[in-house]
Order: sequence, then C-alpha cells, then structure tokens
Amino acid sequence: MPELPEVETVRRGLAPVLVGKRIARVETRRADLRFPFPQRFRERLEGKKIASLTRRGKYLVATLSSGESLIVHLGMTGRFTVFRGESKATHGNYVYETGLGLAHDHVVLVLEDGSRIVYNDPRRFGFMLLVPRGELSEHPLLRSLGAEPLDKELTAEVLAVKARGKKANLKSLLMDQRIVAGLGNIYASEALHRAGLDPSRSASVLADAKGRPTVRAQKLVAAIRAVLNDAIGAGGSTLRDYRQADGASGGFQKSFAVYGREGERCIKKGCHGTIRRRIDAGRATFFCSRCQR
DNA sequence: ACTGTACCCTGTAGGC
DNA sequence: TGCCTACAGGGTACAG
Repeated sequence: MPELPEVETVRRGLAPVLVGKRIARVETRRADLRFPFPQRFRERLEGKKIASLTRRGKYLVATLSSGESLIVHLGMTGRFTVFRGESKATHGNYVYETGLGLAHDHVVLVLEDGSRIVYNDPRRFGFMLLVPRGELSEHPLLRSLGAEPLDKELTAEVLAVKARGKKANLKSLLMDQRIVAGLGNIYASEALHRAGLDPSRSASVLADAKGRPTVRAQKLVAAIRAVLNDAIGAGGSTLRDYRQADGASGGFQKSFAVYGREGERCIKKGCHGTIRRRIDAGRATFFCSRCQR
C-alpha cells in the first residue's frame, strides 16, 4: 500500500501530534508484526520524548530522547490513526472505541496529553524496530537504500550509473529500493507513463556507452519527482487500506494515468492508445503501448 | 552477481 | 448463500 507519498503524508499528519511530546504508555496487542517487537519494546518507549519524525524511502524514523530511534515500515496495510482523547471517534468508515480497538489494532501509543496513536495492520507485513541513533545509517535496512527521489541526490547521472549494464527492465529498476528509495508498484508505473518509457525496456537505455545519462534518464528523473510531488499534494493514493493519520482517504487515485486503468483510453494529449496490463516480476504493470516506448 | 519465483498474512472481489 | 481462486500498496529468502 504505502509508497513514498503515502508514508510522507502519514509523517506530516503524525508530526504535529508526536514531535515534542512524551510517550506515557504503550500497548502491544500481540507479540509480533512481521518481526517480533524488540526486547522490552514498551519500556524503551515509555517516558521518552519524540524529538523528530523523519522519513527515508518508505521508512518512518522517530528519534527519541533516549538516544534510540523507532523505525517503522507500514508494509502493505499498515496504518496510523490519531485519536485526540475522545472516548469514541469516527473517521470515515473507521470507528475506534478506546480500550477495545478494532481487529488488527496491534500497537497503541498513548501520549502524555491523552492523544492515542493506533497502529493497525491486517496483513502484518509492517514492522517496528529500535536502533541506537548512531547506528541508524549503518542499519542493514537503511544502509542499502538508494537515492531519495525528492532530494538532490537523485539525478540522471546517478540513475545512469546504477542502470549501466543491468539486465533488469525499467520497471524493476524503479521498484528496486537500492536504486531509488520509495517508489512502489503504483508510482513506478505512473512515472514511466509520464516519461513516455516502456516498462519492459532494458534499464540500460538510461546510459550511453560511456555511462553518461541519456535524455530518457533525464525525463525519467523529472517524471519521478513530478508524480511523487503531485501524489503528496493529493494526500497519497487510497486503493483500499491506506488512510491519512486523521482517517481521511488520499486523493491521487483519481489522477492515475495508467494504474488500474486496463482497457481504458490513454489520457495523454494526442495519444488515443489503450492502457494494457502485464505481469512483470510478479507484479501488475500498467502502461500505454502507444505513447510509452 | 544477477534474476525470477515462492512466500509471509489477511481480506475482498469475482466466477461458478 | 457458499466455495474457490486470484489478487492486493511491501520485502526477503531462496534456487537457478
């Protein structure tokens, strides 16, 4: 579910509630998510202040006053919802009764101001880890992450260097978190459509014989940035599970050019192609066979 | 060193 | 209605 725009939207929703606040109490409703919770998980969070909430790729990183950082990945269906002290709150179709909780409410952070931050995750592909702050950048999960697409570090040059000599196709390249951090199945398809590139083309078209970036690489970097920024502006994309921290749906699914639009007309000006769906590396890929080359 | 497949888990949609 | 299959935003562990 959550790719970079969704994680960033959740971060922006949580930050005003969490940053500068102290965690009074932690409830865990089971022993594990994707991985077991860290040793003494609750004790290591309770009484600590949250100094900052940042994002790296699809990871959320909360820095604690104890010197440790809480790393969270939302997996496919992870969701944070904020409840500000009400005994009963309704957000869209999501109803939460304090103290009871819904199925799959796995973790509750109770802040000293009474706010409750509930982590819900039906499929449990998400996880939470605690890492000493100094070891954050060397942590195996974060260490190998590629360029942050909205920062300057993602350039056509970087993409060309990483794509050189690769057999993988463009879609797989964009999905590879070691190359670019934060793109998933939706935004890889959407970015390739914006760039006019066929997802099944070899990634090697991004570099010339000397390893210099091609025009295609420049177009692709611009398309990645644009689609991610547009999606963040719309509060992310809601297909089924994803919600913002206040329970609201995202809006970018209304602007998909290709994702989920199999059989429909291409919306690109002057192109009257039909959107196709294909399985690539086990994942559904959507594209226009006419304007994506 | 790379690549494709199976798998983790639950819910939902569609065909029969 | 119910049963069965396929599929879903994630990543990883393998086998080849």
